[in-house]
Amino acid sequence: MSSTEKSPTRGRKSRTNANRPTVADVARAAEVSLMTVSRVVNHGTNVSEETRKKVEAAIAELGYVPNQAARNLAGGREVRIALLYSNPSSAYLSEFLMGSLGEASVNAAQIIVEYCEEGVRPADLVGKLAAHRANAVLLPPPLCDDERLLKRLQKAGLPMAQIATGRPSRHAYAVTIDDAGATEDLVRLLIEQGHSRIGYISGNPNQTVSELRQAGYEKALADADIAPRPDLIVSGDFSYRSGLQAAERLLASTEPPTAIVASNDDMAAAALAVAHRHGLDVPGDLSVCGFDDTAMATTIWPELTTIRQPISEMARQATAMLIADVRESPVAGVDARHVRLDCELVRRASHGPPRDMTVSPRA
Amino acid sequence: MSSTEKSPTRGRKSRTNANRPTVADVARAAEVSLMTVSRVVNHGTNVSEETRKKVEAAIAELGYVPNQAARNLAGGREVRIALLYSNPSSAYLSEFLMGSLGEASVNAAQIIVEYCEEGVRPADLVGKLAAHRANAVLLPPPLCDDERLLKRLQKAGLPMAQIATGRPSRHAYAVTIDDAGATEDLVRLLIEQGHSRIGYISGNPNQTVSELRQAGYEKALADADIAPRPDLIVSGDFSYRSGLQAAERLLASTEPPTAIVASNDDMAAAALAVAHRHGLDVPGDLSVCGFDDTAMATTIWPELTTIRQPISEMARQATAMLIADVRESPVAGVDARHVRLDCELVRRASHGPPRDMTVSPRA
DNA sequence: CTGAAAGCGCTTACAG
DNA sequence: CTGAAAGCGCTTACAG
Repeated sequence: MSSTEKSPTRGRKSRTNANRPTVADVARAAEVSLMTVSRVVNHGTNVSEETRKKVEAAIAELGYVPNQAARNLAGGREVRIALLYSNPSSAYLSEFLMGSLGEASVNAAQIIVEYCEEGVRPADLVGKLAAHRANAVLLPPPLCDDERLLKRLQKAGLPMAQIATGRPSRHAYAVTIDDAGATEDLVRLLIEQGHSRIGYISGNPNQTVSELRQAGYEKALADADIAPRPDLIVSGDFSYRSGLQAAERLLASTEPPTAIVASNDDMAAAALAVAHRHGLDVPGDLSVCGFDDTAMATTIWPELTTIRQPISEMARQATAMLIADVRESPVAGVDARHVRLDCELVRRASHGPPRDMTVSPRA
Repeated sequence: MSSTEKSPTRGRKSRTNANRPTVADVARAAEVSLMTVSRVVNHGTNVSEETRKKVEAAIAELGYVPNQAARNLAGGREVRIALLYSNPSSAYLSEFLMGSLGEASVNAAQIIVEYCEEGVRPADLVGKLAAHRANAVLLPPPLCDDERLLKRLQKAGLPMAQIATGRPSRHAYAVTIDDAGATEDLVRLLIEQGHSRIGYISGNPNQTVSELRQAGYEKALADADIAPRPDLIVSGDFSYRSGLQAAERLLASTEPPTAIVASNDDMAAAALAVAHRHGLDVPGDLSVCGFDDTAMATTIWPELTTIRQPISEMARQATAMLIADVRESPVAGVDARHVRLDCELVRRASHGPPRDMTVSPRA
């Protein structure tokens, strides 16, 4: 079960890096100095339009890609991004990591993954960040909404990025989606299918998106002239367990809902479990919808109708923004500090018209 | 919602890298040349014992850590590890990524995350790997057990590492746990609590650990002189959905089990859902146990008694092995190609003595 | 607006 | 067993 033999075959490269083109190659092709190539690749300042064109053409032709290791060495601009997280929903986290770490890897930036207790003292945290020599901070939810933390980080002079916040800070980068609009679309779909008693399970109030999603739900009802029923809105905290309790309350109502919209997939999965426990058929007796489209949405049965949030892409863009900030090199085509990405309504098997409706009244 | 202002404050480093010690500092302190320091840090060959001691002391005193970017540049030994995955259980994947990417980041190695269809043609895959200039391959389950793939990769001369395989290849690195022993422990716990009708949901036969875990189950029964009942062993494929069907069959038995051991957490969660649908109390009427201790184990209710598999650490070690192989620098303290890590039985709330037992017969 | 020089921290041949 | 030199690919002052 153990030996010390080496790999059978191995293809070693020569000392020079394969034959990837270098600045020198580009400089030769464009008939300029190394310096000028470097300027075009970086700030792009103090270069005549004509020269820039020549250099860019050479770069494109040779397929030149800067060697990040060399840049780091020469420039001393090491990027060390702390990824702070708490309450890791693993499905969320894995998508997040794929995006963030992928981008970091390509740019030879380091990501330092740091677990951050709910009640961490910001001072302690800043100390830790210093120990890791972090020079930027990535804040996924719910930390993206922690005002105290944001303030403290800002005071420490660290560039930071909020992902999926409902309240972007003026002092931070932010990548968001339209949480209200997406929820509104989802609820409207249900209404169009004939539902009018639509229950809602809200999210953790410590995340600003919770408010936005609920506002979307309320707006869709209002637009359809459906009077809101307070007993159909119950609070959850994004956890499966809270979804269990919330769904029980909803179904215990004297006039129970024909559809439940949960503000994330975990709680929707819980609602599904409760429905089954009550002997209800989904979607025949009850429609159930979620939000996020994490892996859980297709793990359970029936598969969840939900909103696809591009978590990985959000993380990727936030990471790119921080890298650009630390390196002081603008990201091509992006000069906004706050970016909003599109999301999509994914129709799967957990929704349908209510039983007492044969035909949808409008569709 | 968009502006171009820059971060308010920012702490830039001077051109030289903070004041991290360099080889030159170590050389000065140890009164040797740079060359000698480099030799000690790397192969450690051709250095007198006395000199080595001096250098090592200097390294320890200064807290010297090699600058990977510089090493890569000078040595041209870029490590590019392809992480091939299929059927991503996101809970598994996120833990895996944390371990693997963390290790890669520290060592300035690149991880290229590549989704790999079940029926991918190995030739196509090898082509893709070449395009990415990958020089090592990480194989989490189920790909770690794909013989064709392993053969093809070996022929391509790429060092590879299997994670959580039941059948380590002589041509690969491997990091495993004792799947059979762990399952045996779990089943023995149930037997000690008084269970004798213990159902089992097996895993996907395309993973070699499925066999091992089932063997552990059978061994525990045999050791306790409990005759195996074929109707209590049903096959699953590690998916939630397969767990749903398997649990239904188990509970439909004329003499249903008082406990169900599922060979992973997803299927255990499904068994729990089915139990609830049947109006059974867990663990009062039925004990349910899983395997892996992914996030799902504590997401659901009651929390799952399961085996904690150190996925992140397994991924970390496998990654370290590949990096060492590509750099031809042995990992300190590890010269085995196959490593087996410990795992742990985590007792939570989903198991207990069967209802007809007041006191455990042996505990 | 453009470039020649020095240097980032390390390793690889090459000598002794 | 040990070391002086050259160079990896890039950027930063410094001159023009």
